[in-house]
Amino acid sequence: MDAFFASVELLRYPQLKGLPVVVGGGRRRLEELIGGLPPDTPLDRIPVSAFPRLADYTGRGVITTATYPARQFGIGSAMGMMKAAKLCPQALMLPTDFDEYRRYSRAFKKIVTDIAPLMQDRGVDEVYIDFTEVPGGQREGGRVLARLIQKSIFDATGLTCSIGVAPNKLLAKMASEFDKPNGITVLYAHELAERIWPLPVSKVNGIGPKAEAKMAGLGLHTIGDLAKCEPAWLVQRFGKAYGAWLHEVAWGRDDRPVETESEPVSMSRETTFERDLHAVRDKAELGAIFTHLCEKVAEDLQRKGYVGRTIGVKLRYADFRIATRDQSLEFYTADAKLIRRTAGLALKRVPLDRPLRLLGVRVGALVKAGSAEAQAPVRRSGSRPPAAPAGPVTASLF
DNA sequence: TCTGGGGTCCTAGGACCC
DNA sequence: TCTGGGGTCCTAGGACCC
Repeated sequence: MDAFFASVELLRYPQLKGLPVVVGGGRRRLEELIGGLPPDTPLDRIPVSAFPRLADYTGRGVITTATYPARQFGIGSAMGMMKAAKLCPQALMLPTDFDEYRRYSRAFKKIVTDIAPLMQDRGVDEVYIDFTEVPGGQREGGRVLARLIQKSIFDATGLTCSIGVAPNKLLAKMASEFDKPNGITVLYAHELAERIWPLPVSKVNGIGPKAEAKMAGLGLHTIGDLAKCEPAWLVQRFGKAYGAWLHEVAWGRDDRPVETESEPVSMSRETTFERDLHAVRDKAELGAIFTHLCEKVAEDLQRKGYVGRTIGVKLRYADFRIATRDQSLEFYTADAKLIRRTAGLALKRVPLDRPLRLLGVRVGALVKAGSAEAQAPVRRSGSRPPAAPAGPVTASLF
């Protein structure tokens, strides 16, 4: 989906069309940010001048989506709001409304599966679709079906998407970015050298900033550079699995099926504080946040019908380093109090003598609530977690 | 006043078991 | 002075993705 969050917002606020708009930032609702309007002003009649602007922003948020006009200024997703404000202070700013995006996400996915039932979820705004067995799915290399899906989504929601059709998921994902927004690209296997090899390695789904930097150090910049490398040479430098995978990817090979079902592995809640907190000085505030995170994750588990037996905490220090601690139970749970108590034990094992910026709680090793596994106690033969170290800083805190 | 939140998967070492 | 081999589980960190 093209600029998904922002596009959904523009459906509500069409008066913002064509303007630089960013979605992201704070916890506050838009109504709190817009002042001085009659209470029942229709959303599409709120004057543009009433919307908050990036220039007014103070906080630690990041951009989740920017409209194409905002991108002209160099703003992109994951960029800090304060940095974006310097690039385009006049950009209008809307808080993230996940519930609304989820509604549209469900709507567009329903349209897709009504047309092509083999669909894999790739998050709120992206899917893989298997055209193979869909009647007409091969016409014009898939372009006809892609057009039907694109038009059906637009007619029902007013949202645009970009579609890549290719022999496998790896290539389809890359092809989908060739023509944005609202484009369709059909990519054939024989076009690999011509259309894929010139691309930078970072365009491959699975090559991130670290791998890209390492490759740059080896003089590898494009996917074609990668394709020229001997598999053994790649394995030597990038490890057995990753090196072999890099070679496959560079040659456009990918045999992963479109997976229509998947079970969650973990559920978590985390929050970045408005200011850094200290475990001693801000103990009460931290404790309240900690308990709240445990309650939220327990709610999530219960609502979705899962129980888990590995409880984890995550800290981000002011210097952005991350520490995690896990603590496994001998039975499954979705109980807030038990999660809180167990997470508290995990928290005692992590250094708390430095300012904190984020706290998170995770429950992993999930199974369906009420399933056979969920009932039986788990026999553990692995290592026991180490006892909490006694110390003046850590021992007295939670 | 740089840098969110929710995920998955991989690696590597140590504990533990047979 | 010398101490296996194979397998699983657990934990911590990190890369990557949407």
